[in-house]
Amino acid sequence: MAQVGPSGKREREILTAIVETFIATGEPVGSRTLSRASKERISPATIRNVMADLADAGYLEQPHTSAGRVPSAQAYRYYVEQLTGHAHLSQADEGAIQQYFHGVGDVQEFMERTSHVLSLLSSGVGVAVTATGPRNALDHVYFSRLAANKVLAVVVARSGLVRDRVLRTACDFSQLELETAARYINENFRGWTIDAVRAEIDRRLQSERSEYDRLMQSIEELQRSGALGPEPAAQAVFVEGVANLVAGEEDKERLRELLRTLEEKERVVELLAAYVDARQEAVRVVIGLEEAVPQMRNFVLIGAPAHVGDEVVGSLAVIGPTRMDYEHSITAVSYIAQLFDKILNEKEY
Amino acid sequence: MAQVGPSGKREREILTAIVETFIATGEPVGSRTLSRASKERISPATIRNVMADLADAGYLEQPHTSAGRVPSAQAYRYYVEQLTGHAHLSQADEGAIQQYFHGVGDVQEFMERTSHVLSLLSSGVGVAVTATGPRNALDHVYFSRLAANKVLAVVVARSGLVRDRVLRTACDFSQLELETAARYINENFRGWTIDAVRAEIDRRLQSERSEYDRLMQSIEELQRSGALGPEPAAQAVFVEGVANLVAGEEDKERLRELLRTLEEKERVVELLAAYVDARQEAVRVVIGLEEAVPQMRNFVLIGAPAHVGDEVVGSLAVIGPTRMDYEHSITAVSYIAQLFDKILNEKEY
DNA sequence: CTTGGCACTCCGAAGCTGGCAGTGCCAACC
DNA sequence: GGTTGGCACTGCCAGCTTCGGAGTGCCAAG
Repeated sequence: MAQVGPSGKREREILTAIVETFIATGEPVGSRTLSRASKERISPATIRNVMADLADAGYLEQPHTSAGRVPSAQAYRYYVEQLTGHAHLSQADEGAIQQYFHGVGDVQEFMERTSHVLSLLSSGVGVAVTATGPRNALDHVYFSRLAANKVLAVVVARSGLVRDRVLRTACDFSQLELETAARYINENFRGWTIDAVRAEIDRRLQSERSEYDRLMQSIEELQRSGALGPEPAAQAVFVEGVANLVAGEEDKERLRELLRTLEEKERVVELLAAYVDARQEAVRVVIGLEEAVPQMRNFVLIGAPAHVGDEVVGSLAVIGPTRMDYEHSITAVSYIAQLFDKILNEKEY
Repeated sequence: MAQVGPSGKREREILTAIVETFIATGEPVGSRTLSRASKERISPATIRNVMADLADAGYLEQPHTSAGRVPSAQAYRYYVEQLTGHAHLSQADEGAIQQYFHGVGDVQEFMERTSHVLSLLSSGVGVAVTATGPRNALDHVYFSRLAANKVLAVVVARSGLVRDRVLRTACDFSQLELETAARYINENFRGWTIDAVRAEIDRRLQSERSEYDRLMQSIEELQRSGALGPEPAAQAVFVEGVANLVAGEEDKERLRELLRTLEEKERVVELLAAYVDARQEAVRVVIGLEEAVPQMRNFVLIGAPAHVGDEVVGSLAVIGPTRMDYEHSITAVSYIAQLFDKILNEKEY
């Protein structure tokens, strides 16, 4: 288990207060400020003693002698852990969000709005990505000939994710061949995961060569052209709210690096993949992203997977400065993650 | 015709020189600097006289007395007009671009890469949007039942544009009904513009009520749910390179507004719609975007429509600060606009 | 028309200063 | 021992002043 924070009760209270006022004001917090803010009158001197202990324990840092104290990453971790977790969004927020997602049936569209809403509710960027395909269950595919050696492939997953792409194929399929191939896949593999489909196609190609010959070969060719393969880089990635970052960053060069990184979709996908655990539902808070992405020193990720039924359709997150309203952002991420299932899961086949 | 610039030859030379050095250095340019830079030795005093005239004519502005001169919007307009237009990208650039688009057959993907490449080649953001549907010719549609009252509609345009969306329909169509409807549309309307299809459906619904009854009604319902309708807001919009703007903007609030605006896709679509003329091929340079979008004072749009065959598939643009390498950006936009047709137009039905 | 000269303007960088917020330590108090 | 007031010390920052440089406008001479 992660650390539990400082031992004494007063130490914990003061640490929490420091984190909160620093988040609110953005300036190093001094003993006097704290003393005045606290209900029970504690003198600045006492607080100074406690602060010295906290600094020794690694919870506080001072920009220089004779400035206030600033919470360290460790302090933020303690602070987040210590949050009740029972907070709820305000009625107004919940209503607004519900409103915003009203009538959306499309997973992609849902993702897009998710990133937007998150950027509005937090002081960071809202991020949403669709799940990497292979583990998703297939609903059906559709192929159609566009031109010579050009095929439109539409893959529909059980979860409702739709992905269309234009393939360039080595051989020039007729519309009829394509329909046959699609029918074969749909009749044989509905409900399989895409990975399994691929593997099975390979297997059948090996063993039943004689019988299916022509058909299987076209299917294999289609697959090789990428019919089933939204490879990682091709996932849909939605990032919104970069404007929020401008306020919090005074260093221009850093801001630029930051924006550049957020535009590289692969990086964003990686980040979410590394930190958001698809198998469990919980909201994950990661403080200190500099290990994964050096440009993101002093940044925080609050992420959760998005489920529809048992299928993982993607993940969503807020990425923002350490100085943000954690409680609000966490509840927002959590609430929207649950909305995915609530709104999109209407499978009544 | 637009203005032709100052009358005298020397005036024009000096104006051009001022614009160029200002673009290069970013600082108000003074008479001495110019004098030293010019090949024919002209004394600073002479230049000062000319500059005074140019200032009177509205080509130059001075931030304050005793600073150098800064080109006005009018000066930039003259400068752009005056560019030969015969410039070409370097071999290296052309090669790199070709490389970058290699193997792309998908219009959307092409658009996405376009925005990326433009952001790399210019000091502004690269923008690409797919064309508003109605005027595009239909290739075919595909409908498929996802769940109760939920239909997947895929619309493929002649140009290669593919658009999929999930519809929520009032009545619960069976797969068979959907296939029938799709077949009807494909057999009757292939090659029509989407607008025309809509109108014709309405007409037939009125007149041939007796015969087609059930079928036409389902088609009408599908259409009402948005089957054919990528309405303006739903266009695909790609904006990349916002990081480029950080360097050029020192005012934080303005930068923030700017980023916010660029994230509102409708605004971007509007902007391109207002300034890029789909009917002609030319690259359009608009200096001074503040009329359309107040936040974009001192910004410039360099845009062109993207054609595939006779179809307009969208438009692309660079949006950046007035202080940018016009020649390079213009040739880049122009070159990529032509690539659309070259790479995507392989219609051999 | 061009040029050198000259007085004038204004910005911005550099250096200085005082005040303020905050710390650490100590001695006293409960 | 925990708590408190006092006090000396530190370092930053904001405001002021100063000064030099870059640039202009105008004028008179070539």
